[in-house]
Amino acid sequence: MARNEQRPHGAQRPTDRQTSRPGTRSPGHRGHRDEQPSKGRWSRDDRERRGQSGPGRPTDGASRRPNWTPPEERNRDDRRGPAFRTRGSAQGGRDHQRDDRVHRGERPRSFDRARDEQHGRGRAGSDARDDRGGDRRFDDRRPARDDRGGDRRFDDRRPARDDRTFGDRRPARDDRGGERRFDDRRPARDDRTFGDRRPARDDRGGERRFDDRRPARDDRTFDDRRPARDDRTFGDRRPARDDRGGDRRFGDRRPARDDRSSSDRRPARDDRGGDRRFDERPRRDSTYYPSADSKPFAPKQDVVLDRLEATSIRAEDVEGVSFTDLGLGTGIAAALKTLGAPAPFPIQAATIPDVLAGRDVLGRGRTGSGKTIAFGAPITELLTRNRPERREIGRKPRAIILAPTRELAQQINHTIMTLGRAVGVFTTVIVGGVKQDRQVESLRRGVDIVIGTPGRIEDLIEQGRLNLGAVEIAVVDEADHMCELGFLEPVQRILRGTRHGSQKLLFSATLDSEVATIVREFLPTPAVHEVAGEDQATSTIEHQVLVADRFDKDAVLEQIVRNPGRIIVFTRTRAYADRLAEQFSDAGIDSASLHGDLNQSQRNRALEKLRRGKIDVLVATDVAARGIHIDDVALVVQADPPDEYKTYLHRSGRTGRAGSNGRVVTVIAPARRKRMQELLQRAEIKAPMIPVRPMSDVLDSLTVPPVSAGVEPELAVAASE
DNA sequence: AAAAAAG
Repeated sequence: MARNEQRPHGAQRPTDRQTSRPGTRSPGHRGHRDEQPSKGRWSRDDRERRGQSGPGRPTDGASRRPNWTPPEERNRDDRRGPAFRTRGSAQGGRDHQRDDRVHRGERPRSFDRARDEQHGRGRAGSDARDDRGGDRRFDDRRPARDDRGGDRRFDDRRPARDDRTFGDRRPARDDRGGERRFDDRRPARDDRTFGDRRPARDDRGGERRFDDRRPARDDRTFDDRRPARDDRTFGDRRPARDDRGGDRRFGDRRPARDDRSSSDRRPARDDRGGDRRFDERPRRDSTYYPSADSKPFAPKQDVVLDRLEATSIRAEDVEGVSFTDLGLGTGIAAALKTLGAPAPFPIQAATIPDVLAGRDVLGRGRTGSGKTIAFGAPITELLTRNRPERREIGRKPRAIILAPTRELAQQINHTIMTLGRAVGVFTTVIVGGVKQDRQVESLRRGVDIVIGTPGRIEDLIEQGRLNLGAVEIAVVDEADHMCELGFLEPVQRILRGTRHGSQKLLFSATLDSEVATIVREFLPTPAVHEVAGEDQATSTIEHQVLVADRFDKDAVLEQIVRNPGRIIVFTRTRAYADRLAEQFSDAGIDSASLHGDLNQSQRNRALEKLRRGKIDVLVATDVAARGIHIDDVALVVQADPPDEYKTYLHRSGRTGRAGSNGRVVTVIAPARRKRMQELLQRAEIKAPMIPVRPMSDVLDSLTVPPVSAGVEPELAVAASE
């Protein structure tokens, strides 16, 4: 009954085995993956199926492990029975250990150890904890936070935005627009505005082919987009568009904002509690923000920025294309296969050739669509070219990848390390929260790719232990987020430290003009790619909004997490995450919390427990909202609604990955309905609002229910609606 | 009011 056997999320198992046995090429090791071809999700069947059912594949590297099972197969064969028994006092889930269980249990440990050794990552043990736990909490954290809170948060934000809005915009437009963007856009837009748009959208995934295609494709980015936006913003948009006209790309922010201000901002603000902080902000010396009083600080209005125009690729365009066709070497192609990615996903097929060609690239592909490999594979390939015959000790890294959280950096490393190992390209993780010793040591030995978070990277640079002068390729993952306040400046400094003219790649599921500042400075003439047809119609995620009285909320949430299957609950605050996790545990539901108040080993442990099936419920803050891949998350619960539509999309994206089915429920108070509606519109998601109370039946069937033989899970899901 | 990211 082991639910685990049904969920091959033992992502690391293979790796573990390999690392513990040198000579992975020999039988029994990774090199022999062929023995488990069924694990790859790209069997012929899958491919055919995929052809018609939209995005049917895992995207992030982590999900493509050798023993990854196609979602379709899981659904068909596994998603019934014990794994889905209702969770409760029985604590399902950790009782049974199958054969593979054993491996699984061991796996993590050796995996970690191997990784630590190779990458200098702090051992998850007590050391790490000691450092951080102690100091940080007290000395560092508080102060740090206070500072930030005070100066940074306030001062920076406003100004930051203003700058952008102002100084940047204009110039930005002129510069950039100038060449490429501009030209393309104009024409594109005009045409599109009408005729193309509609059609483009409708068929987006579908038939789109006919005559429009050519034209459509080039401009499509736009076409699709525009319409989409209109719907979302409704009132505001139209006007906005007209004004903005042609050049909008980046520059449009102003107009956009203005328009929006009225409808979007207001509401947002009011709810938010508006002035709270306002009075506390003495630090702000100034009156720099005149309007501040009316709107103390809307940290971030949920503004919908323009999506960058891009060239769209369609799933059909990728049929029959192999990684080697795209320009990757056979070594990397083979490694990709072991990762469960025998053939490229659309976003990969779109960006890999351009990355290999040395172009700057902006890539947008929805959550779980394969972005990590989209940049990881080609940069690994590039590093095998023009390299010294010998790997020198202490050589400087030639590529760097920035991520917003430590966990994401580690996950990206896991994928790229696997690819790199196949061709002698070495990686290391440089993140905070752990001792720097091992990291420094690995740098001293010499690595080719550094993957990390901005803070520690800058720290080591300042210490003279990391030199980015030889970096030829820099990647910013979750780029739009990395361009937000607090991240932008460090990112800029780091990018400026790379070799002059280095290639830059920006990726995100929600890539929009928020990255304009970076693009202007670092990506003079980027190729912009996205995947066509990524709308709700082709999504495998179902959304619902549950409206509950605030006093019923905790009971409702508890009932929700009793549903079988793996569940991630998002909260707005760290304290609430802890409180809920505790409540669930007290109620007999094994769970853990994950947020920034925990030390790194606690964070790693919480994630690992979920990955290994030790727990089925993880209560996290937005630290886990972006990029983190966990196999088979049956349900994402938003205990607090997000403030931004992008956050909604990223949190939701923890489920339904690589074409698997997923569900998302957002619990809101009645007073929040309107705001929620608006947010959903911006996210272009339609979700029913369902009033609920404790004991409501609907709360008991939120994850895929046990399927009786012969009944397809999809049908069961539909029926349960 | 909050979250993340260095010590």
